[in-house]
Amino acid sequence: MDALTKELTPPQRDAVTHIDGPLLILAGPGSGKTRVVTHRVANMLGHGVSPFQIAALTFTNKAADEMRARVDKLAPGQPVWMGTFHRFCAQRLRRYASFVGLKENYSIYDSSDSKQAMKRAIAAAGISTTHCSPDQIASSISKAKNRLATPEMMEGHALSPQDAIAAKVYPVYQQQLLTANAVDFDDLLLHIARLLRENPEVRGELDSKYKYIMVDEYQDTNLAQYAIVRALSIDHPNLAVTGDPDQSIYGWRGADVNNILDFEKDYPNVKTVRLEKNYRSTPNILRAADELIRHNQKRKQKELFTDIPEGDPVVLRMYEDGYKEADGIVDDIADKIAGGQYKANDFAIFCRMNALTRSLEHAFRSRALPYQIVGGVEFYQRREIKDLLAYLHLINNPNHDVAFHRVINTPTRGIGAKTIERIRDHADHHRIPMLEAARHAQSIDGLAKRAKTMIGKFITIYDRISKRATSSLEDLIRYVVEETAYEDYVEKTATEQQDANPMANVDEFITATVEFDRQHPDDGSLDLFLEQVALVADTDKFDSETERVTLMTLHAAKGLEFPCVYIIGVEDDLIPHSRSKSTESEFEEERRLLFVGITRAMQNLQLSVCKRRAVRGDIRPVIPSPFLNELPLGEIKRIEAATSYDYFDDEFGDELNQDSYPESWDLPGENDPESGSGDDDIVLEKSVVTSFVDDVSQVAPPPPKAKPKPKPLLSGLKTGSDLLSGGVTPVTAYQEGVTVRHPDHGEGTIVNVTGRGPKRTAKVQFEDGEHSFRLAYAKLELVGKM
DNA sequence: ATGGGGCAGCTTTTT
DNA sequence: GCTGCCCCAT
Repeated sequence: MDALTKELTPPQRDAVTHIDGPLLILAGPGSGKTRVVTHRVANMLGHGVSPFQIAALTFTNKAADEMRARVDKLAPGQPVWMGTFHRFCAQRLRRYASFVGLKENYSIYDSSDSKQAMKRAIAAAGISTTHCSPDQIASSISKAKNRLATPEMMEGHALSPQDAIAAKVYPVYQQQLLTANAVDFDDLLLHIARLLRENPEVRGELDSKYKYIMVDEYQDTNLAQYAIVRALSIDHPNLAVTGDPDQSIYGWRGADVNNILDFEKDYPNVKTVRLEKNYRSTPNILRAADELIRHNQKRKQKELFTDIPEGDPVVLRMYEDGYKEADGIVDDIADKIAGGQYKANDFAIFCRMNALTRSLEHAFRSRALPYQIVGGVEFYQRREIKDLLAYLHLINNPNHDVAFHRVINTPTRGIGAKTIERIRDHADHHRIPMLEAARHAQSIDGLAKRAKTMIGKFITIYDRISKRATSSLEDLIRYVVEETAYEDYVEKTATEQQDANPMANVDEFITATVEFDRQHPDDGSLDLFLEQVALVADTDKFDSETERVTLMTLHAAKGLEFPCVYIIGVEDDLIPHSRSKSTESEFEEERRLLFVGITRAMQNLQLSVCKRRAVRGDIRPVIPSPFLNELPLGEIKRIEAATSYDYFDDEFGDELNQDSYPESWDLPGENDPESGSGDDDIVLEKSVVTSFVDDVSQVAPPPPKAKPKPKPLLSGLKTGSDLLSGGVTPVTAYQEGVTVRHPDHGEGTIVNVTGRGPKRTAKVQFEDGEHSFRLAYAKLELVGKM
């Protein structure tokens, strides 16, 4: 084993040679964590641990694949279990399905499936979505599941209004999943966690089957994952976890950093190893990361250091707008590649939101530079693929209601919304799957004769296809396409603009099934294929080999490294995201997110800010991220955008120049009474902003004295009241609960108000029902508050 | 019942 | 700027 450990540093060796008992590896970025983990597996195998007793759990398939590849180099062909938490649970659940009321051929609903199911459950529960969107309800339920809360548990508690509504939907949703013999992503964890808790025999069985458990990115575990790992490490507490509290970026979906912070309390006699030395980044980059992360209050102090010689300074660059930013970066990359020092796959561009990749994509295309977007529109989400997959799902699991719903009238066969609704009601009433209900179509009241015939036809087709369930996937899918005349349908209904050739997608899908058949000559069940498809994420498609530039979100970047990194949109409301800065802990998570991004860079790092950015359509001025002030600005190379009056005038016109000149270059708090309300902890300090302002003010008109109007669109807006009375009623007077009068409908109460600008719309409850009005045009007179 | 057009809402991040 | 929904005309 000397060969295995001799090239390791002392702390790395400590971790690698530790076999029995709990082990905590606190690994800073670039500290050789994967190397340690993989060597450790090899070392265990070398010391006689059976590969079947080891399970290594990750969060992404990408991480699991990487680990497998590297273990395989050290110890070829060993059947150590490596995969994601979700896959681990999915496989256990196949075996123990009956324990939680499922059958072994259960289906995994992907997020769009769950969304459909959620809507149906909301309707069935008789809940109005006026005050709470399906997405909000879904998120409440998801969080409850991550906390291992059952419907009953959720019911009894004091809850926020949103949670209270969700608590009513939760049991209905869950019942419908059970009827459909299906689970959502959260259920995979929840079912296993509960199974382990409620069934000591199963727990003991699995605990001794997997005597050695390893968890990667332990700082991202949620309560369900914690409980699972814990339950599997009671009789054999050989649990090794690795992680970095500073890289905890999944709090928003229930991850709890305390799991790693309290690990030493949870597991007595734990061996703790700290890997702090960085083998990845230049000192410049590391200092930037370090100074930034030091600003987090809730944090364990940690040193980041390296032997790597001093490199190029970190660059902080300002661009006019998102397009200039994209062009500038792509040009920069093209230059560096032309210089011969770098290849395209040495570069990565990170952003906070997927939406920001759009302008970049454009720039890459126009320059014919190869790129890949990790996590864009997913192949398996395309319509054709979802349709065919739905057939496969329904064949594999006839109870799969979401698939039934998708397939029953695809291709169109004269079964409309009303018919489907009747089938659904019948199914709900008898608590049976929809396909079964459809088989009883004859006895469903109110179904038109025609509808009954059409349903019968569908059932015939379905049964015929089903008979092929056990042939190869390729056969099956080709048979489905043929029997349903899917090609005719898809050609006929193709929307010209986006998909020129939808059948190409179908062909690609068939190719994927051929590959699956080839890889699974014996065990290639439909089940396995569908599970595989359900559990691959967009981010798994990252490919570091081919020469292209990588575009991805900061979240997706974790665990990777690139010689040259660009982080775009380091702006307020982006990092930190506008929806993640209301609490201190959200804010600190955003800081960690930027920390993760920075620490991906090996040699070159550029952060960029725009003066203005197009946010869903309209152009808005930008405030630089407060995090920029937390960087070692003295040693950072700042490049400002060159600006001219002409440019500004062209873009904004006079009104905007005076009225809403980018408030970004104002110091928040100075002449901006509303800023800081509610988030006092977030104060943008002067340094960065002033330096930018100084520069900008040489070329652009000075900032206005008055507070700029945040939404110029509203200023010229006539309200309904204006039209009637000539008085000036601000649109803001129209609020939920306000009573209004309409010439046709009489008096009514505003139920809710949505939208902005000219789209701003009020929904009003009158005696004769609900009506919606655009506030800009409606003849609504204010009567008063209720 | 179908398909198109228009409209509302929204977009953080992922298994 | 895109998607999913609703309503309308066929």
